[in-house]
Amino acid sequence: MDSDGSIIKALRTKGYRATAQRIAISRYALTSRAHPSARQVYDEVRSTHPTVSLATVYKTLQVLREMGLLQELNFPEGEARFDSYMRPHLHLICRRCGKIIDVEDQAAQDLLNVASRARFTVTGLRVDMYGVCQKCARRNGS
Amino acid sequence: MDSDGSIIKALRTKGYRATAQRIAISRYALTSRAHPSARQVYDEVRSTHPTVSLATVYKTLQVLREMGLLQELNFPEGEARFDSYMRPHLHLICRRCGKIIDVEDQAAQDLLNVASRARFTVTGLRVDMYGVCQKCARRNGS
DNA sequence: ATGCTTGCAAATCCTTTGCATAGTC
DNA sequence: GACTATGCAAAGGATTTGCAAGCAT
Repeated sequence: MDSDGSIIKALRTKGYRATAQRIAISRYALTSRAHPSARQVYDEVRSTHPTVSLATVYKTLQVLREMGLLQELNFPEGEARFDSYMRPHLHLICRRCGKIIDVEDQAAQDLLNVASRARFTVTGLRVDMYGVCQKCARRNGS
Repeated sequence: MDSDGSIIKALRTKGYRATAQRIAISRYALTSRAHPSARQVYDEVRSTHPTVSLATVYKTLQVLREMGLLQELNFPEGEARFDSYMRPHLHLICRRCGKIIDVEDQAAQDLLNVASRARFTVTGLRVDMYGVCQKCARRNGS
């Protein structure tokens, strides 16, 4: 899902038109591992498509969400961030530097099993662990 | 942390004044298991304190958050919900009925161990599993 | 008495929407 | 050509803030 061809195909299959803006926005949003906000996607895409609007970015991100290609992460403060890594995984979110680290681990699968035992059909998973990353702990002590 | 006495003590210990509004808001927010929104807390508290304002509810919920007594849960749509169940646990969030079910399970602890192995110091945990609860699955088929 | 807290209204932030124009299929 | 998507500006919803008056300590 990272080449333009597959993006175009995915859009058309779902009945969406493959415009230049959507392709550029999707390319960045679906390949970035930085969990970008809508504005960060906007800033990035504007370097190649200077006329794109923030509204189009928001609309396209919603389209990608409906297509099941990314997840919107909301936080108590600031903008939502978008995560295109859709396999079950964990987030380590550093309160000092703000970085979101993805961790793939069996523990994520184990969560799905807990749900399944409770007769709950899972369609989406989000795991956030807040704290201090190793780098920040070293830098600032404690 | 559910009697008025302990709420008052907790507030004063942290340097906050124990006003009637704060006590009423805290009592409801810290004992409800319904993961209420700020407005729901407001509506509830107004039944006994008709003059309370929504702004005070928001301010008090932030105070409780700073005190580490509750967690703010943000979602892509609608208001934030507040969760005073602070031990590690999982949320099963039904996309049909909207209910948030708390599940205490070893799997939550296992997540903390994963973080610790990555030399990440965890101070907060949030696990959301979206899907369809048993009740809704029965009712609507699928 | 001091200064934190309240309630009101206005302001703010992020996101969505309406609509005329442009572009895709 | 029909119909969707874009870009702009304006609207929207949730939450926060400024401030005078009211309380807790």
